[in-house]
Amino acid sequence: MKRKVTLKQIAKELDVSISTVSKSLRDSSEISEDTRQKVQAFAKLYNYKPNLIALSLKNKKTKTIGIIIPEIVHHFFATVISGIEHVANENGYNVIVCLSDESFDKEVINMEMLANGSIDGFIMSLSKETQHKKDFHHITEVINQGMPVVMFDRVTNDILCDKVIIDDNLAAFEAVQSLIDNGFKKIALITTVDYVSVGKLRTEGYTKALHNNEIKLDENLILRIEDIDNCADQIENLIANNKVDAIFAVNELFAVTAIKAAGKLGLKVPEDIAVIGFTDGIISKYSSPSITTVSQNGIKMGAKAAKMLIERLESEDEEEEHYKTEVIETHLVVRESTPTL
Amino acid sequence: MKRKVTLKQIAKELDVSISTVSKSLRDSSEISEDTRQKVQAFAKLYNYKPNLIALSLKNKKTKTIGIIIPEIVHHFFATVISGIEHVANENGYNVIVCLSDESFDKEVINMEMLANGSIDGFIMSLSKETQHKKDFHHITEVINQGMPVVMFDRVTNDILCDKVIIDDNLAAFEAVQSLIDNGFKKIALITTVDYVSVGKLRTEGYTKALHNNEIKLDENLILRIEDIDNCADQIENLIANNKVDAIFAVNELFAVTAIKAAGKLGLKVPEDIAVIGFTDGIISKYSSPSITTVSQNGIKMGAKAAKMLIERLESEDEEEEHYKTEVIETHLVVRESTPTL
DNA sequence: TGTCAACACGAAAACGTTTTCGCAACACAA
DNA sequence: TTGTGTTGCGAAAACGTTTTCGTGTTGACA
Repeated sequence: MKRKVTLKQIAKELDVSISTVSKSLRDSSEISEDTRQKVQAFAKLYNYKPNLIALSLKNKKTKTIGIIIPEIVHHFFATVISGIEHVANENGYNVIVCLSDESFDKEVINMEMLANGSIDGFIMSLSKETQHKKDFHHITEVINQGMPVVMFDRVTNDILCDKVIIDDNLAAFEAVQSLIDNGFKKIALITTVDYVSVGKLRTEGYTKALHNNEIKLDENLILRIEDIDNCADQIENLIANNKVDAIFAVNELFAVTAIKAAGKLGLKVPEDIAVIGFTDGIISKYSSPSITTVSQNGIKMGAKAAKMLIERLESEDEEEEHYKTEVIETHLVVRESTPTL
Repeated sequence: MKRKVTLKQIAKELDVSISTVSKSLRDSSEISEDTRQKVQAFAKLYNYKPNLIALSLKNKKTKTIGIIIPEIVHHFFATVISGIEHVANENGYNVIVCLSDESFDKEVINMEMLANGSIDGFIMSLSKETQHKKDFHHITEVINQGMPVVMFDRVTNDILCDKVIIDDNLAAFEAVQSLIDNGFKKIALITTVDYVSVGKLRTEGYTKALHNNEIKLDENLILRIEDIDNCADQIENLIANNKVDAIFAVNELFAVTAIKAAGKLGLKVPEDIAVIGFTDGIISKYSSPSITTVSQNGIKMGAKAAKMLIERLESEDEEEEHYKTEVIETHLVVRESTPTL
């Protein structure tokens, strides 16, 4: 077992000072050609690599990005991480991932932990509980310390920082509009409880589409789901008790569950009932029938967020405090769960 | 913007030495009650938190675990991370995630990067390319430096270290045996190319089951897929050209693709053709019909791997070099793609 | 009054870097 | 011989901690 070699050891071995070794390795002009080559050869032989922790301490830069998300077992978030990681890596950054498990407390603890020197900046998406409580002190605190934060997807207007989102409202509007354009009249909505920011916005898009087309909003056709694990029965009831001809679901899971429920009730998709989901993940692609859905490119969101963060980290003039909100475009991926439009 | 406060600043402000501040905060008995309270009050007021980078440098421990996996957009790996993260967090560790993208070079670069002080130990799963090349020098090097490594799922016998796996061979055997027990005779296998360790083992399990039941191995019924993105046609051909009555697939994607292909050919699952997959992920659960599959508990694997790593990190007597290989149990999750067994 | 502990605190080293500054040695010109 | 400039290197500070050891002040006791 040969431990990592340090400058000090090289210096001792070569009988020169630490400074000389350091300068030699960094090709400083202060050092004679002779010494430089000697040191570099020795360093190479012993596979010297500078200790990154020591560098972090000295430079007050860790070259590490902290990611805080509610869940990783979630295709969308996984794609976002993938996007972040890629851009980060290209720029010499690592990513450290923390999961809030949708819990406010875990979110706070993780942020405080990472904020104590481990990272240069945050990329995050709010936990449900945080959105519910509307308590963002942990985030403002971090920002006040001069650490940049980029929020994505689940964001809040209460915090001033860079953001990457999609236009949830518009995307939902367009999806529902496309249903209306195809002659559907009784369109049900399966959505989340309102405090989830994106759920709320998508609901608004749905409402707007109906309103624009002078279709009366029927509260019976709107299902707000709190507990995603036991939504199957509720969805089945919705379909059984109302003669709906189409369903707009605010995520994949609701959509696929709706399709299963329809099948159970003897209804065919898309012939008897059309379904549009949200988020173009694994499920939509491989479900039978495959699901028409609003694609929300996680890779792009992650990549954009990482770019914004790194730019801010590497811009000298720190005080430019001009926060941007980037909107990633979405589009409808038409598959088998809707009639060919 | 108020930057983080340091011991030095507190010391200056209170007109005592840095040592006194440090000791006060750590409740040293060397310090008088008076001073201690004064310092602690001040520290609390300014929300002092020790700088973790400085601690890492001093203690030569980062309390961080490095994870290197081929892909994150992969339900199984995501669940493993989730399992690792949970255990890590409970023990005061963070996780830093790097993706190899199935590339040998990226795997090497990431490992070397993290090995330079950023982490205390690795949890990793080999990239396809690494398995193909059988070049593990980067891993032995890290181990030789005294940094513990735990490998999971895609492991190799060429490296001595702790491992967490499932018994791929046995699990595949049992799955195929259950098909045979139910009267299926022409059982096709959809697998990966052989250098993927788990694919190879699962293939062996399939072979063994046939052999044990004196069913002749028909090479026409075995499909080895290299490029997962364009496997649909190959699978369709397999089914069209051979009168198979069941399919064993070594992952979810192959399984669901097989079901879709069967449907295209007018065959019903499970009536005309039964399908068993591997890995109990999102697809198996939500596909129609849902897929009978070998469950491989990623959360448990991750949790176990993290436990093993942390134990090794925190055991004083470093030299115990007694490496263990833990086998996580699997079981068959019976769903709709097989007749009720 | 002199001795000795106990107490309370500070100085300094250490972790591994980078960088600024100072200095010795030497060459060269005046 | 003196002054000036260059070359090549080392000492030391700095980043923020923890910890060991040294030391000055007190109080008790003989």
